[in-house]
Amino acid sequence: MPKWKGGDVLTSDAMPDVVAEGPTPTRSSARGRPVATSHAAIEQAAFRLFATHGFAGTTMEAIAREAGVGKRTIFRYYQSKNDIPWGRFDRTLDHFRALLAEQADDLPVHTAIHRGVVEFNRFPADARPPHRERMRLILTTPELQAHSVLRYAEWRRVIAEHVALRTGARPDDLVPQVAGHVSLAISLSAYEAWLAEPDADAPGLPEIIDRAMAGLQSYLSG
Amino acid sequence: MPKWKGGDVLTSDAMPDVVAEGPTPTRSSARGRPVATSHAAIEQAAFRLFATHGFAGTTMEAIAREAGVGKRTIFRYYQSKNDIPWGRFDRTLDHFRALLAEQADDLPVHTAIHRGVVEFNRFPADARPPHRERMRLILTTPELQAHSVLRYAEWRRVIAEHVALRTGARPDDLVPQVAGHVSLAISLSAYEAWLAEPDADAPGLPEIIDRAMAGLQSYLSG
DNA sequence: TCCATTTTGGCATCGAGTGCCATTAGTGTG
DNA sequence: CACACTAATGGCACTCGATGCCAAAATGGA
Repeated sequence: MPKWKGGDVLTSDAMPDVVAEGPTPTRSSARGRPVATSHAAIEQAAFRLFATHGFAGTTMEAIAREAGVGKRTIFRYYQSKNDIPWGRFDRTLDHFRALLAEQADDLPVHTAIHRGVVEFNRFPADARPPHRERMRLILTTPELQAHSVLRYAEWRRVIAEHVALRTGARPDDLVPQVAGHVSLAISLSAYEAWLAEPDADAPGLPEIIDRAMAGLQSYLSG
Repeated sequence: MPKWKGGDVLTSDAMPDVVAEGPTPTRSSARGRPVATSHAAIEQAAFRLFATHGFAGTTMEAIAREAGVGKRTIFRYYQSKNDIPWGRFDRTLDHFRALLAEQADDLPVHTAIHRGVVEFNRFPADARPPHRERMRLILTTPELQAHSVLRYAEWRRVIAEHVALRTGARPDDLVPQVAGHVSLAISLSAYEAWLAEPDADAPGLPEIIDRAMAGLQSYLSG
């Protein structure tokens, strides 16, 4: 689903982030004891271990050891073990909002949403492998599959708000909610099909999302 | 989503169940030590505590004490704490399958599915309050929301298989999967709207599911 | 150098979940 | 009726995720 802004396991920032939300250490000034690690470092350590021992087989203790910090510190960077594979997903919702906003006004709402979703899932070639690996982990590990609902809810909210804005409804009304849920349904179907493909290239995510949407249209037409 | 066959907190069987799956104690003959409790008794005890202390505030120890059995025994009836509010959902999937199968052959697939889903969610008046309470708990408790994905996946599978059968595709193909995901999307939107209503009566679940489907059609039409 | 500031990480604790196994309470048989 | 047979029970120990608490560490600035 997501296009991560930061937290990429391979390329991301090694510096602590300056955000004012969640358990992320906020660095308002340069005073005080300096941070000992970063989201990127923790994710790298974690993915290294996940690859060899699996998600369930990797303890938080082990991740802490691999990252060279205390277990307690890991929990200050990530609320839970399940949050680690998601990286810093929260940041990307702003990006998603922007993508939706920049779609042409004269498009039908569902088309604007669809295009926004497609763009949201367009990645440069070099970002594809780690993205794929991340999503594979999330979508095939039961604990993570379950946990991801909470993330999806935030993502759906972005859509519901956009639809509400464009149709004059409230975000909690039925149609905006349906739009959010159905967009997620399309995306998840597409991701599953994408991951089922043997070659990491084949049709890309954007194409598959288009197909999934076309599939829905044909399904609903009879 | 579900129409539970057994495990109803108010009306269900007080006898151990004869099923051959999961951690449910299988009673093949009448020999051996008799069971000390039942799914129904455990659920009743659990819901009593959930009502006063909330889900997170209720420990498995407490549920065991309330039910008059050992904690270890509770875990033989339910794989996890999260499974308790779901009752014996697995049983209802057979019922759902039957409902889909009995829809007229000449209906368009999406119509047959929709009708099956609607029927699946039609309850006699006296079953409504406990059902509503159960779903309220599941859909408003984060842990349970997350956990429910695993149940939904089984439910979606039933739809995907039916669509595959009727269209000559395989269950894992894109369109059947999309059908499953989208049906779930509709159902969840409907449930949320249903729970948001102050009165337990107002429009019933079947009506709201119809509206959600109509909402999707209008959304996709522009 | 001392202070304010901020992160760190150790420790204790809780609760979910699991493996192990002796105990219990029935049924069927001689 | 006593004795084996059978199957559920429940206690115990243990692992692991998660959280609260707090002293220690490490920096910039006065």
